[in-house]
Amino acid sequence: MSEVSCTPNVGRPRAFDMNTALEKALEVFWRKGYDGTSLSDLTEAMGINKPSLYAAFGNKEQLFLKAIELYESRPCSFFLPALEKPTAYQVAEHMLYGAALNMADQAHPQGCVVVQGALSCSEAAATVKEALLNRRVEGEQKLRARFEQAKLDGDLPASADAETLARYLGTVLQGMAIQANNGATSEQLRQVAEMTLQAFPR
Amino acid sequence: MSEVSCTPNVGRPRAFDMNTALEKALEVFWRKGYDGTSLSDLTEAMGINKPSLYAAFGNKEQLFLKAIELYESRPCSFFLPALEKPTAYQVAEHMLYGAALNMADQAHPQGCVVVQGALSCSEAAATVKEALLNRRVEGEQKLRARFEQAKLDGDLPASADAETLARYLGTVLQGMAIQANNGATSEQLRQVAEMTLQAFPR
DNA sequence: AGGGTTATTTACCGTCTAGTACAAATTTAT
DNA sequence: ATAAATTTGTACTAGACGGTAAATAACCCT
Repeated sequence: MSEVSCTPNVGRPRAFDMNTALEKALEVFWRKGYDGTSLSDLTEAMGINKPSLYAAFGNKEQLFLKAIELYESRPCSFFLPALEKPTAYQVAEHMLYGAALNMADQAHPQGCVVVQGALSCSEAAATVKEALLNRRVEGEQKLRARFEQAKLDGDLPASADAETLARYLGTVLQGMAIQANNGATSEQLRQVAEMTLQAFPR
Repeated sequence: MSEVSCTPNVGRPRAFDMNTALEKALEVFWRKGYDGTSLSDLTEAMGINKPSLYAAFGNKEQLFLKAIELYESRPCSFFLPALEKPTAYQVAEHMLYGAALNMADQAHPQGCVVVQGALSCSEAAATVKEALLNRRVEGEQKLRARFEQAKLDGDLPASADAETLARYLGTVLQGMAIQANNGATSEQLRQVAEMTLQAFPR
């Protein structure tokens, strides 16, 4: 049988932890964007040399994509948990308040790497730009599907437009990412969340 | 008396129009961001060589800042005109509908260069990043001042929170820039504008 | 102890980057 | 005509970029 472990038991063991190195890479990409991040930035932050980076993660592009995967699977991620709230209103509520808390959190760079990692960028970043764009669009599609379900469940009126509700919420969430970059605090974003919810049917 | 014209009447005349060249530069920066734009990208789009660019605009950073000035003074700019509408609600209305039309306009890159020109970027872009951040914050301050005035005018209730209203509007406007990058149409953004206005006191 | 395997280090590659020196070209003023 | 002023095109610089070759080091298994 073939062994599928990612840490083989032969050869010299890796001197660094891949996950913490990936966290460091994520932080740099988050702060500087894909184009603005150099390999020197990465190796310095990750505490490894270039050949180690390439052996472990492929290249800059693949490293970025893996960092984004990590980002979305982190325990402090709020998007997927919010989707599971029992009513559409509670989904919106948890998503907005979660974003308010998370995006201005000083424990990491402000905003959202999926929004600001490769928004306007060089041709060299085309692949990662598209990957991020897809994530944003898919997030909104998940919101929409959740609101369609809410209409079936009866906690949204049958007249509600799930697609527009999802896009409205997506717009505010993405706008909050910019606000956090502008220096807005969690409390200020919470107030925006509150206003946003006033337009939301309950 | 000293002549202050920018086109001196001695020496070889400039073979290109500075304003149209600046428009071309703006378009590239808008599409690729500051870090993602190379001097080759610029000279190619502007149809001039590097020494001409440096002689006319200083360097990459100064060229970017001049392109942003041009951007904000363009006739299709909607921000300042909307501020002059007679009531707070009409200000919000014109700003949101103007943004919906403008940001998804296929006649130029999608979104807003003030939002996406240098959001996450290298240290080399620190100056332009800060310049854009200041413009975003100042825009919101202008909105806030306009809403304070509206409270005095009586077209906003005295209980209204001008700062939060301005931040809410700013958040949606900046979110619309991301939405336009996501491929949202003007019609879809118009629907978001409509929802946004439902939370706005009138 | 030795062979196989993998990671690490150092040094390097070609290409692209922002920015410039310089000479030729084109204008106005005398 | 000629001098002064300015732009233009060509060619160049020094350094940073993403990425890699090759030798050495550290581990497991027999």
